[in-house]
Amino acid sequence: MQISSRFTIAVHVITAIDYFKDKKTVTSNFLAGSVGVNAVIIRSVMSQLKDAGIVDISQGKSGIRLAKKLSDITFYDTYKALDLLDESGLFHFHEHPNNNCPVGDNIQEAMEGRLQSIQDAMEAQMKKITLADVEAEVRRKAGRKSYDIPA
Amino acid sequence: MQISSRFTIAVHVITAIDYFKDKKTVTSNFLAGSVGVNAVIIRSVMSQLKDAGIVDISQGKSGIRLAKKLSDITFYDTYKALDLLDESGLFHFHEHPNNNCPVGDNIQEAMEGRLQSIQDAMEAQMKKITLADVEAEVRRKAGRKSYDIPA
DNA sequence: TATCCCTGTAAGATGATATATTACAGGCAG
DNA sequence: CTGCCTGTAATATATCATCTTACAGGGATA
Repeated sequence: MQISSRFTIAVHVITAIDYFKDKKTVTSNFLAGSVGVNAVIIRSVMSQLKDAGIVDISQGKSGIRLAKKLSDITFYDTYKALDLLDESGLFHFHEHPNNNCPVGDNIQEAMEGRLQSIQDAMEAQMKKITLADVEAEVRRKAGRKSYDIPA
Repeated sequence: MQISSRFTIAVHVITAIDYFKDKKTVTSNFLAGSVGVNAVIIRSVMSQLKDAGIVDISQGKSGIRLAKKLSDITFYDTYKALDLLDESGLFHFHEHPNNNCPVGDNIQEAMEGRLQSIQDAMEAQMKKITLADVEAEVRRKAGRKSYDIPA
């Protein structure tokens, strides 16, 4: 099991929107070309990012813009925007423990808080990382080469 | 996406092996009844726990025993034993970023260490929780009721 | 205002993965 | 030696992620 690539796609897209904001009109087709997935996937991700107040999208020819500064967007914001976890949390519990057994009847409650603490630890670390951190590293690395799609 | 129920099944099983060790012969069929899944799933999980040195299994009629003290088995040990993550890690990266784009060419490297730090945070918390913690809570809760399968 | 590009979204195909289930060979305890 | 138990293969099923095509509708620009 892995966290869906929609998450890394979203990080890529947000970074690219900022990276190209003064050079190109950023559309879902352009982003699809950079990310290497179908434009429909990009639009679906963008729609969730819009609902979360991370990007501004207008129809017509104006392109996509960020609704916040990169330094105000964390990995956690992005991951929450995509709604990758339902309310049942990070861990999938087996569904039919036997309530006539003292272990089966109590194991779920005994694990719940502990599993939540693991998820909390993961999310706390996600809150520490901003998209500005990522873009800074991309610019640093990209500066050493030249590309068909210039910055 | 969620972490496979094999993990919570494994925690349940380890707890039950200890809980019933002096009262019953613990077999995969007995455990399947407590967990509420097919005995083949239990055997498959047990096989991985055996390889990891967490349980001892002998064929014939002797039943399954723990190879370590509960207080020496952490959530992390259990999760690692099940091999739930391959070497590519917790996050699924989109597979075809465009290397002719300065963002696409560098985004993966720019994210890698940061994603790893999130996985590390999660695993660090998993190392803090032992199966003895879980069993103690199960015993505390189970003490207040009586069951068809007594302890 | 008209045009054209772009977004929003439905619908279906495909492939991967998790879980369930049956079946049976082989080993060990009693 | 016998019967219970484990180990494992093979298959079925369901769910989910991702890809792809198609098209309706909206707005920016001229």
